[in-house]
Amino acid sequence: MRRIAESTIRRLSLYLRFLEEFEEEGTATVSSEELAGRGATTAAQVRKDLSLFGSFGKRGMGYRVHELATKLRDILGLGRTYDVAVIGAGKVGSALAQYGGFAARGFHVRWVYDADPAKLGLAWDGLRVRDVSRMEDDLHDHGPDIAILATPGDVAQSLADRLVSLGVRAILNFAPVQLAVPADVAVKNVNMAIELETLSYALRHG
Amino acid sequence: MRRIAESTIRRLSLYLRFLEEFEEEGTATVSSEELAGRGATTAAQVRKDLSLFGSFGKRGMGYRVHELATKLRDILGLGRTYDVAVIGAGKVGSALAQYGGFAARGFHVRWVYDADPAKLGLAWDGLRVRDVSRMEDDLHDHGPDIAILATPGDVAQSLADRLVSLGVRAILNFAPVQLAVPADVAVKNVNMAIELETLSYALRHG
DNA sequence: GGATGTGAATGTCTTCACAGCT
DNA sequence: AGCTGTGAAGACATTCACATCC
Repeated sequence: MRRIAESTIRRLSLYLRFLEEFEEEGTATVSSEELAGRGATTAAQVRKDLSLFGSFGKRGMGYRVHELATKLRDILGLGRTYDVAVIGAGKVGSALAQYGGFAARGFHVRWVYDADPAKLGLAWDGLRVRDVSRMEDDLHDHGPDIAILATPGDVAQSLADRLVSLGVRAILNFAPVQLAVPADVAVKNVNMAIELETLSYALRHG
Repeated sequence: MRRIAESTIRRLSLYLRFLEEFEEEGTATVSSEELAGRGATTAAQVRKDLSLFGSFGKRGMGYRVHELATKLRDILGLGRTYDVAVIGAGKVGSALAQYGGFAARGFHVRWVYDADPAKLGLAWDGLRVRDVSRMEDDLHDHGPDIAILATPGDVAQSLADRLVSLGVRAILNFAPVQLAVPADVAVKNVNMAIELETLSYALRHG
């Protein structure tokens, strides 16, 4: 299949959320128009996005809500669960580790690591903070599918290297550094400073 | 000035971070090549991005690090400070309110609000959690420049409406809903579920 | 000589508009 | 008649390549 733009994937993820809302409301079918109206896009965009993966609708009818949601979950790789490790038990790490919303979508935080002795053994919802120096021992057999890096910038690259060695192929990076990883490893950067600065730019101009 | 793409603004924000690193290292000038190398882009992209705002370099020399950093801060609207209110003192809200990195870049969290009586009065770094029902009274005179919405989805829209009424024109939205706001209000959505789902898509395909 | 600044070319994404199916 | 699916057009973003200036 042709390479799909990330913006498309992000919209699919949104559409899925809207479909789940429609499902709760008991709506059986939606048009591209209705789906677009709930989000911030156009009917043509919705149809084009979906058409990249197949023909899921019926002309004159629209899309069956439950069926399309199932298709989208499949496309997005949500037909399975993912084991997640959170590296760094600071404010961001602990907020993420405790956030229940992930598990609801199949992302299960199984491990939390930190280097600070004061943090080791702390337990959130039964999840103990483990010593990051033991990471290789712990994860040698069965490691996470996805790692969330929530550490200071100066140690992020070396931790990323270790995670990649352990077979991790997807990293959600909160550290404010550009990670260097092999081409087959996916990295998503989340950087609050950038988000705030797009807002300050908008306030100044716009 | 012509409308600038958001992707450009995000890169400028990155360049600024890299320039600050170069500054700490004592580097006086950088080429577009060096700046691109630190991030994940090309020299031509760096030059094009900067050229949208002016001519900041010297041919044969490159860019003076400190001077360019100053220009970028000006472009991004970082030549001033911003008063920030965090709405929602749950895990995300408290992590954000306590995060020191914002203040370093001029974003000062001055208020934290919540509706849960159990949370009121909690103090983080001298910042007391206030009753959201008092928000209008508190902020009537002098409100925040930027609001960070970190509440459950079902109350986010009504809070956004109240914030807009108070004059807020920039919202960083962590609630998993698409906010409807007037055209002159900037909204940036941050949604961890979407980030994780782009990773699960990458794991499945790519 | 060396690196910028920038039109032109290329590539990518979005919107349009309508044929085609239900 | 209604709404999808999709080529074609248009808008936008990135890359190229080189004249220009320090």
